[in-house]
Amino acid sequence: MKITDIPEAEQFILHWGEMGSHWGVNRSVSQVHALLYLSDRPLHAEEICETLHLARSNVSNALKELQGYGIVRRQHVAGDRRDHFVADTDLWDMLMKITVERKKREIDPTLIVLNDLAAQLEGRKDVPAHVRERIGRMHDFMGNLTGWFDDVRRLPKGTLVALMKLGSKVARFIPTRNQAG
Amino acid sequence: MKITDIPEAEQFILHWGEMGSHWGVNRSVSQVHALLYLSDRPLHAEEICETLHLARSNVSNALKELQGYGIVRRQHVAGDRRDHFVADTDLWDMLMKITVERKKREIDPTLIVLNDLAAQLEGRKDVPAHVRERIGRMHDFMGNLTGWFDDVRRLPKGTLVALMKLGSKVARFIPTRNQAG
DNA sequence: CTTTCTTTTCTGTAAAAACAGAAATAGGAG
DNA sequence: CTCCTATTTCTGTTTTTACAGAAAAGAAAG
Repeated sequence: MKITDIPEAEQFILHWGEMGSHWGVNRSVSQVHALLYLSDRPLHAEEICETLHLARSNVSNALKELQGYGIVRRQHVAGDRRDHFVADTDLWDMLMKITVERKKREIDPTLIVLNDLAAQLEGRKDVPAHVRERIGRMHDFMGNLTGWFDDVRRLPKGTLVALMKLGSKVARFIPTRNQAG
Repeated sequence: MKITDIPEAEQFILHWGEMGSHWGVNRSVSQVHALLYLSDRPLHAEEICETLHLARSNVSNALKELQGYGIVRRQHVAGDRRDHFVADTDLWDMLMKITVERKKREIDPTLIVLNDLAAQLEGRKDVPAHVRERIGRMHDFMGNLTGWFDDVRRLPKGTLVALMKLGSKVARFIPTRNQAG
């Protein structure tokens, strides 16, 4: 019995695929991910093909991508030569892995470019000051954000969850004037 | 003199366009945004076309999109009938507006779907427990995250910046065992 | 080593998205 | 109201991306 026989499960998978594509993730990749997330047992590639009506090659690439993100892993099933796959079910871990990987792929290269540009523009009288200033400001801003993220994400999961529960109340600990709450 | 005559500015704009497309934002849209971000004066559509070598229609749609995000606004220039446009230069504001808008477009609809699915699956004996449980868990997780975001983003900018500077040190205020840092 | 099964890579096709140019609409100025 | 200019919408083309099927490569079993 396929999991897509459950209409709600199928709808979940289809929606996940759509959502992925809005965030620059291949639809097949997100669908395979959703399927594995809903499955309580390891699935082999052929099974995924049949369930999602995708070509074998497509599934192969999707699985490679998901393993690249670290949110899907191969798992051996006794007495079966084929590779089987399972997904993270801890959503917090999953989000962290996706975020870290996307940062690595898309933010870090941008930081390098911005760094280079800022260096090239250093002290250049032939370039309008506001151009230098704005590129520099973007560089600083993204550097600060990612630095913050790299710092905070190393906190134990329990601490992060506790901080989330606190919400805007964390502001209480900021010793500043101009405080709203 | 066009801003793209400065090679560094042009590289910034081109890279911004590429980055956007990796995050599901039309390349032209991000390029127009980058150009306006670097400009110290309002630009009209025709000027943007010439600078970025884009068709007028394309620029028109890009500007509409950027105004939809709230990060670009029309600005009247005395003695000129044409619309002129400027972009936010405060990067924090900009990030917040983009995040809020993307949440509205892509996360909120997902929450609605997950909510519906969770409701439909309520007490359904014909659906495996783990399917119900995992869809429900995804729903809760995304609800918690977005709830946290909606809460925190209302804090004054200064407070948020102070919290960022604090980084993982905020964990000090969490009264839990198992604390690292 | 050979056979058989599994997975990956490659290549062409199909689908989707981006884009340009033309046509239509809107909106001031006279 | 009419003209003129600016803007948007519409339609067809181009480009990009996703995808399928075939061929190749890899890997365990005999």
